[in-house]
Amino acid sequence: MTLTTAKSVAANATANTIAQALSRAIHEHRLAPGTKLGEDELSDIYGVSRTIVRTALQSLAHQQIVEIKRNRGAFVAQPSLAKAQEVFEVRELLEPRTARAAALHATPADIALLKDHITQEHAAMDAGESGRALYLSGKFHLEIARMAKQQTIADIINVLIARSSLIIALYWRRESALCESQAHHALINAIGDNNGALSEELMQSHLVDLHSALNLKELPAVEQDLRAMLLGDAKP
Amino acid sequence: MTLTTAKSVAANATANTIAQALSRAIHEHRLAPGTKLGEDELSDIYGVSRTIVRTALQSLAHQQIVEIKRNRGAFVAQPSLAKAQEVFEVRELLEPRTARAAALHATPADIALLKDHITQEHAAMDAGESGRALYLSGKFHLEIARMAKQQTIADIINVLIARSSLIIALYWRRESALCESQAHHALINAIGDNNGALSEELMQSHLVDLHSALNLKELPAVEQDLRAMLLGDAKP
DNA sequence: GCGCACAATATTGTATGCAATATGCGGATG
DNA sequence: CATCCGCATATTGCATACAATATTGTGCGC
Repeated sequence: MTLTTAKSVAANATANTIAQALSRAIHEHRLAPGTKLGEDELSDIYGVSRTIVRTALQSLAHQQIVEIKRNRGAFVAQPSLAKAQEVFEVRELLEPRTARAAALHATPADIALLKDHITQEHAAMDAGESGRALYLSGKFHLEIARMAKQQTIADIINVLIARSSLIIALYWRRESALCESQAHHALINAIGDNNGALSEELMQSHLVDLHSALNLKELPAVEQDLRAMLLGDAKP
Repeated sequence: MTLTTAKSVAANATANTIAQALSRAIHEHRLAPGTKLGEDELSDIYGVSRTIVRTALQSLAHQQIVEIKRNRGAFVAQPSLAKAQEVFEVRELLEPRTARAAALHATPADIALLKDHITQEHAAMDAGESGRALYLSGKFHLEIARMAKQQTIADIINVLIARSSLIIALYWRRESALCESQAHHALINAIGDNNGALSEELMQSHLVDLHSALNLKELPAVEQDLRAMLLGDAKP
């Protein structure tokens, strides 16, 4: 996987622009965990100096979706198994309550927005753009947090979603290829009915489903990243 | 309030060093909300280039304890009333469950550590170092999160504690000068007894107490910073 | 005396150059 | 032939110079 694109992009990119672009690329699994994000490479691509690129990378590092190793450079993060567990545990703690709050505050406009999200998600899926579908699926959760009028929680969930995308890239098991859009659909209905209790319950079970669709068996924690790399070739 | 110190500190400071130093100063209320953190000033103090200072400030900005205004500089953040509410609501959502988990994992060594924290806290209080006492009080909460073996939650709580310190600086009402160490003491006992349910309950009520000790009445949000500055001189 | 425009100053934003460090290759050596 | 050491190269870390922008002070006109 390489970062080099055919044409260099407009030079008006700011640090946030770049961070968002990278974040989205990671969300959509166009950048795999472990991919090196070279400063020169990125500054060439976006037509800015390394200074800007560095602040963008630092921003992503704070969200723990990029890991910066001193004198080595920046890499797309590879959350350990333990971190993966933790991320979903926190989400299971935060998001159900947030869904409840969202149900109480939801306006018809909000519901329309969520339905539009679902539509786009389906469209992306049908078009075979599974990365984009995953991205939209994350945005769906974020939108609910935003509706709950809890910016602080929304911020936290935002980074947890980003990390979840990495976790899915690393630990998703193909066997359980169940599409999750039914769950989202049911959630919309509950929120649209201002049914807080049901929304909370649905969100909870939705997250548990997701969590259990991950391949989180015990692996030796030491050098797990290396092992993860090797396991791919070891099966056949 | 000025940042200038008599002697410049050793030049071996790294970005993390500076970020931690500033974070702690904010924790301990030596740096008031709204204080400007000039890049040149800081680079003089710590004997490094502005580059290092900038990454430190960006790090703090990501934790929202510093606000960077474009072309204006970095300032110690001034959480709005709404944000203050939100921060404590999230803490009330996260920390009780975390205290429960901590109670299950707690070892005698952990308990000893917590008791030591309390001792230091009392000592600081008796010495009139209320800032340091507040800092230690925050560390106490963080230590519990660490004991729960949930690094992800601990990270989140860590920044929420930092923000809480700012909120206390802005919205604490003197009337309710109740010292909170009793609450901490009771918590230690519950955790030491591995009593998860009680720990959760105590943490919950402790946070509610804190929350209600804040002066969160409606204030004109516009130019609230300036108002806060002026109110200090208006009393006598 | 008051208000406004403009200039001077100070501070941040960005780019770039040099230094430090890790990596990979090639030759020497056992 | 394998291994180890040292050098060449590439990349990041840090500092500084220059550009852009906000703020403040001054003077002019009214």
